[in-house]
Amino acid sequence: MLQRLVEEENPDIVCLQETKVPDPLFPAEALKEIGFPYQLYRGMKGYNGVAILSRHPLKTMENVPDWCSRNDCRHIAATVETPTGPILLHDFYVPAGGDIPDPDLNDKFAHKLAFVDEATQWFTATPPARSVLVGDLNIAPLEHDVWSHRQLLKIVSHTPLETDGLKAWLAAGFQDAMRHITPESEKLYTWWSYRNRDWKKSNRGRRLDHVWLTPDLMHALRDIRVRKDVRDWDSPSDHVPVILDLDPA
DNA sequence: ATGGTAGGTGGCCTA
Repeated sequence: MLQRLVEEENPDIVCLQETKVPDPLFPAEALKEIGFPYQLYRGMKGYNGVAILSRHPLKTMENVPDWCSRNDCRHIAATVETPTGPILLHDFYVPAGGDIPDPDLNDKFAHKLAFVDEATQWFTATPPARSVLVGDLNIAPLEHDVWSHRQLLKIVSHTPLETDGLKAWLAAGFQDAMRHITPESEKLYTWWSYRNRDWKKSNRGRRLDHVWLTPDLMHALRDIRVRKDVRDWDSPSDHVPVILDLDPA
Protein backbone atom coordinates (compact mmCIF):
# COMPACT_ATOMS: atom_id res chain seq x y z
CA MET A 1 0.00 0.00 0.00
CA LEU A 2 2.55 2.57 1.16
CA GLN A 3 5.13 1.14 -1.23
CA ARG A 4 2.79 1.58 -4.20
CA LEU A 5 2.02 5.14 -3.15
CA VAL A 6 5.72 5.90 -2.75
CA GLU A 7 6.43 4.50 -6.21
CA GLU A 8 3.73 6.70 -7.71
CA GLU A 9 4.47 9.91 -5.79
CA ASN A 10 8.17 9.64 -4.94
CA PRO A 11 7.77 11.81 -1.81
CA ASP A 12 10.74 13.19 0.09
CA ILE A 13 8.86 12.86 3.37
CA VAL A 14 5.89 10.81 4.56
CA CYS A 15 3.89 11.62 7.69
CA LEU A 16 1.77 8.87 9.22
CA GLN A 17 -0.90 8.94 11.91
CA GLU A 18 -2.53 6.13 13.87
CA THR A 19 0.37 3.75 13.42
CA LYS A 20 -0.75 1.79 16.50
CA VAL A 21 2.64 0.15 16.91
CA PRO A 22 5.07 0.32 19.86
CA ASP A 23 8.48 1.69 18.89
CA PRO A 24 10.35 -1.64 19.25
CA LEU A 25 7.98 -3.19 16.70
CA PHE A 26 8.06 -0.32 14.18
CA PRO A 27 8.91 -1.73 10.72
CA ALA A 28 12.01 0.42 10.37
CA GLU A 29 13.93 -1.96 8.13
CA ALA A 30 11.12 -2.41 5.59
CA LEU A 31 10.60 1.34 5.40
CA LYS A 32 14.32 1.87 4.91
CA GLU A 33 14.16 -0.53 1.99
CA ILE A 34 11.44 1.46 0.25
CA GLY A 35 13.56 4.59 0.42
CA PHE A 36 13.31 6.19 3.85
CA PRO A 37 16.54 5.85 5.82
CA TYR A 38 15.57 8.64 8.22
CA GLN A 39 12.67 7.88 10.50
CA LEU A 40 11.13 9.27 13.65
CA TYR A 41 8.29 7.54 15.41
CA ARG A 42 6.37 7.60 18.65
CA GLY A 43 3.96 4.73 19.08
CA MET A 44 2.08 2.66 21.58
CA LYS A 45 0.30 -0.66 21.41
CA GLY A 46 -3.11 -0.56 19.82
CA TYR A 47 -3.76 3.17 19.84
CA ASN A 48 -2.53 6.44 18.35
CA GLY A 49 1.05 6.68 17.11
CA VAL A 50 2.74 9.03 14.65
CA ALA A 51 5.74 8.71 12.36
CA ILE A 52 7.82 10.77 9.96
CA LEU A 53 9.73 8.96 7.20
CA SER A 54 12.27 10.87 5.16
CA ARG A 55 14.86 10.62 2.40
CA HIS A 56 16.73 13.49 4.10
CA PRO A 57 18.12 13.75 7.62
CA LEU A 58 15.65 14.75 10.32
CA LYS A 59 16.34 16.38 13.61
CA THR A 60 13.79 15.73 16.35
CA MET A 61 12.28 18.76 18.01
CA GLU A 62 12.82 18.02 21.68
CA ASN A 63 10.83 20.57 23.64
CA VAL A 64 7.33 19.68 22.57
CA PRO A 65 4.51 19.60 25.12
CA ASP A 66 3.02 16.40 26.48
CA TRP A 67 -0.47 17.27 25.27
CA CYS A 68 -3.08 16.93 28.01
CA SER A 69 -0.38 15.19 30.10
CA ARG A 70 -1.30 11.84 28.62
CA ASN A 71 1.92 10.86 26.90
CA ASP A 72 -0.24 9.37 24.18
CA CYS A 73 1.84 9.64 21.00
CA ARG A 74 -0.25 12.10 19.03
CA HIS A 75 2.46 14.51 17.92
CA ILE A 76 5.98 14.37 16.58
CA ALA A 77 8.00 17.24 15.15
CA ALA A 78 11.28 17.49 13.30
CA THR A 79 13.37 19.89 11.28
CA VAL A 80 14.64 19.12 7.80
CA GLU A 81 17.30 21.10 5.95
CA THR A 82 16.42 22.73 2.63
CA PRO A 83 18.43 24.98 0.26
CA THR A 84 16.81 28.01 1.88
CA GLY A 85 17.27 26.88 5.48
CA PRO A 86 15.58 24.51 7.91
CA ILE A 87 11.86 23.82 7.87
CA LEU A 88 10.02 22.57 10.94
CA LEU A 89 7.48 19.83 10.36
CA HIS A 90 4.70 18.96 12.81
CA ASP A 91 2.75 15.73 12.46
CA PHE A 92 -0.45 15.59 14.57
CA TYR A 93 -3.12 13.04 15.35
CA VAL A 94 -5.92 14.85 17.16
CA PRO A 95 -8.31 12.74 19.30
CA ALA A 96 -11.39 11.62 17.37
CA GLY A 97 -13.65 12.57 20.26
CA GLY A 98 -16.21 9.78 20.46
CA ASP A 99 -19.82 10.13 19.41
CA ILE A 100 -21.58 12.46 21.85
CA PRO A 101 -20.76 16.13 21.14
CA ASP A 102 -20.99 17.24 24.76
CA PRO A 103 -17.84 17.59 26.88
CA ASP A 104 -19.85 17.09 30.08
CA LEU A 105 -21.21 13.74 28.96
CA ASN A 106 -18.29 12.48 26.91
CA ASP A 107 -14.71 12.47 28.23
CA LYS A 108 -13.33 11.77 24.78
CA PHE A 109 -14.96 14.89 23.39
CA ALA A 110 -13.69 16.93 26.35
CA HIS A 111 -10.19 15.58 25.67
CA LYS A 112 -10.43 16.56 22.00
CA LEU A 113 -11.48 20.12 22.85
CA ALA A 114 -8.76 20.40 25.49
CA PHE A 115 -6.14 19.10 23.06
CA VAL A 116 -7.06 21.67 20.41
CA ASP A 117 -7.16 24.42 23.02
CA GLU A 118 -3.74 23.47 24.40
CA ALA A 119 -2.27 23.41 20.91
CA THR A 120 -3.75 26.84 20.21
CA GLN A 121 -2.23 28.24 23.38
CA TRP A 122 1.15 26.67 22.76
CA PHE A 123 1.46 27.96 19.19
CA THR A 124 0.23 31.36 20.33
CA ALA A 125 2.94 31.47 23.00
CA THR A 126 5.55 30.01 20.62
CA PRO A 127 4.75 31.58 17.24
CA PRO A 128 5.75 29.20 14.44
CA ALA A 129 8.03 30.17 11.56
CA ARG A 130 9.05 28.25 8.45
CA SER A 131 6.75 25.48 9.62
CA VAL A 132 4.52 22.87 8.05
CA LEU A 133 1.78 21.29 10.15
CA VAL A 134 0.04 18.19 8.84
CA GLY A 135 -2.06 15.43 10.21
CA ASP A 136 -5.35 13.82 11.00
CA LEU A 137 -6.93 16.70 12.92
CA ASN A 138 -10.31 14.93 13.04
CA ILE A 139 -12.19 18.19 12.47
CA ALA A 140 -13.77 19.43 9.23
CA PRO A 141 -13.87 23.19 9.84
CA LEU A 142 -15.66 24.66 6.81
CA GLU A 143 -19.12 24.28 5.32
CA HIS A 144 -17.80 22.52 2.23
CA ASP A 145 -15.45 20.30 4.21
CA VAL A 146 -18.46 18.02 4.81
CA TRP A 147 -21.10 16.50 2.57
CA SER A 148 -23.93 18.25 4.44
CA HIS A 149 -23.16 21.18 6.69
CA ARG A 150 -26.68 21.23 8.13
CA GLN A 151 -26.82 17.51 8.85
CA LEU A 152 -23.41 17.39 10.48
CA LEU A 153 -23.65 20.39 12.82
CA LYS A 154 -24.29 18.05 15.75
CA ILE A 155 -21.97 15.31 14.57
CA VAL A 156 -18.53 15.11 16.20
CA SER A 157 -15.93 16.53 13.75
CA HIS A 158 -18.16 19.38 12.54
CA THR A 159 -19.73 20.90 15.67
CA PRO A 160 -19.20 24.64 16.16
CA LEU A 161 -17.22 23.95 19.35
CA GLU A 162 -14.69 21.98 17.33
CA THR A 163 -14.65 24.06 14.17
CA ASP A 164 -14.21 27.27 16.19
CA GLY A 165 -11.40 25.58 18.09
CA LEU A 166 -9.62 24.47 14.95
CA LYS A 167 -9.96 27.91 13.37
CA ALA A 168 -8.42 29.46 16.47
CA TRP A 169 -5.51 27.00 16.30
CA LEU A 170 -4.97 27.81 12.63
CA ALA A 171 -5.06 31.52 13.40
CA ALA A 172 -2.28 31.02 15.96
CA GLY A 173 0.18 31.26 13.07
CA PHE A 174 -0.77 29.15 10.06
CA GLN A 175 -2.61 29.26 6.76
CA ASP A 176 -4.87 26.54 5.40
CA ALA A 177 -2.83 25.46 2.39
CA MET A 178 -5.41 23.01 1.03
CA ARG A 179 -7.95 25.80 0.82
CA HIS A 180 -5.39 28.02 -0.88
CA ILE A 181 -5.33 25.47 -3.71
CA THR A 182 -9.03 24.49 -3.66
CA PRO A 183 -11.48 27.37 -3.06
CA GLU A 184 -13.72 27.22 0.00
CA SER A 185 -16.80 27.06 -2.22
CA GLU A 186 -15.74 23.65 -3.54
CA LYS A 187 -16.36 20.36 -1.71
CA LEU A 188 -13.11 18.83 -0.48
CA TYR A 189 -12.85 15.59 1.51
CA THR A 190 -10.02 13.38 2.73
CA TRP A 191 -12.04 10.76 4.64
CA TRP A 192 -14.99 8.56 3.85
CA SER A 193 -16.50 6.37 6.57
CA TYR A 194 -16.28 2.59 6.33
CA ARG A 195 -19.97 2.54 7.22
CA ASN A 196 -21.12 3.25 3.72
CA ARG A 197 -21.52 0.36 1.35
CA ASP A 198 -20.40 2.43 -1.60
CA TRP A 199 -18.30 5.35 -0.43
CA LYS A 200 -18.04 6.80 -3.92
CA LYS A 201 -21.73 6.62 -4.71
CA SER A 202 -22.92 8.13 -1.41
CA ASN A 203 -19.87 10.45 -1.30
CA ARG A 204 -20.50 11.38 2.31
CA GLY A 205 -16.98 12.61 2.95
CA ARG A 206 -15.29 14.97 5.35
CA ARG A 207 -12.00 16.92 5.25
CA LEU A 208 -10.39 15.66 8.46
CA ASP A 209 -6.78 15.80 7.28
CA HIS A 210 -5.00 19.10 6.92
CA VAL A 211 -1.90 20.81 5.60
CA TRP A 212 -1.04 24.13 7.20
CA LEU A 213 1.87 26.41 6.35
CA THR A 214 3.26 29.43 8.10
CA PRO A 215 2.84 32.57 5.94
CA ASP A 216 6.59 32.71 5.27
CA LEU A 217 6.32 29.42 3.36
CA MET A 218 3.24 30.19 1.29
CA HIS A 219 5.38 31.38 -1.61
CA ALA A 220 6.83 27.85 -1.80
CA LEU A 221 3.43 26.14 -2.13
CA ARG A 222 3.15 24.55 -5.57
CA ASP A 223 0.27 22.14 -5.27
CA ILE A 224 -1.75 19.90 -2.99
CA ARG A 225 -3.43 16.77 -4.29
CA VAL A 226 -5.88 14.50 -2.49
CA ARG A 227 -5.37 10.93 -3.68
CA LYS A 228 -9.04 9.99 -3.60
CA ASP A 229 -8.36 7.04 -5.90
CA VAL A 230 -6.45 5.30 -3.07
CA ARG A 231 -9.77 4.82 -1.23
CA ASP A 232 -10.46 2.09 -3.81
CA TRP A 233 -7.22 0.17 -3.32
CA ASP A 234 -7.27 -3.17 -1.49
CA SER A 235 -7.92 -2.86 2.26
CA PRO A 236 -7.84 0.92 2.18
CA SER A 237 -7.71 3.29 5.11
CA ASP A 238 -10.82 5.39 5.58
CA HIS A 239 -8.46 8.38 5.14
CA VAL A 240 -6.75 9.03 1.80
CA PRO A 241 -3.23 10.42 1.24
CA VAL A 242 -2.79 14.17 0.86
CA ILE A 243 0.25 15.15 -1.21
CA LEU A 244 1.97 18.48 -0.62
CA ASP A 245 4.31 19.81 -3.29
CA LEU A 246 6.50 22.42 -1.64
CA ASP A 247 9.44 24.10 -3.35
CA PRO A 248 11.41 26.04 -0.74
CA ALA A 249 14.28 26.79 -3.13
C1' DA B 1 -34.26 7.77 14.25
C1' DT B 2 -31.00 4.42 13.43
C1' DG B 3 -27.41 1.63 11.83
C1' DG B 4 -24.17 1.00 8.95
C1' DT B 5 -17.94 -1.17 8.59
C1' DA B 6 -13.16 -2.19 10.06
C1' DG B 7 -9.69 -3.97 13.01
C1' DG B 8 -7.51 -5.53 16.95
C1' DT B 9 -8.22 -7.71 21.27
C1' DG B 10 -9.98 -11.23 24.13
C1' DG B 11 -15.69 -11.47 24.89
C1' DC B 12 -15.63 -4.91 23.63
C1' DC B 13 -13.49 -0.68 22.28
C1' DT B 14 -12.12 2.93 19.25
C1' DA B 15 -12.45 4.84 15.04
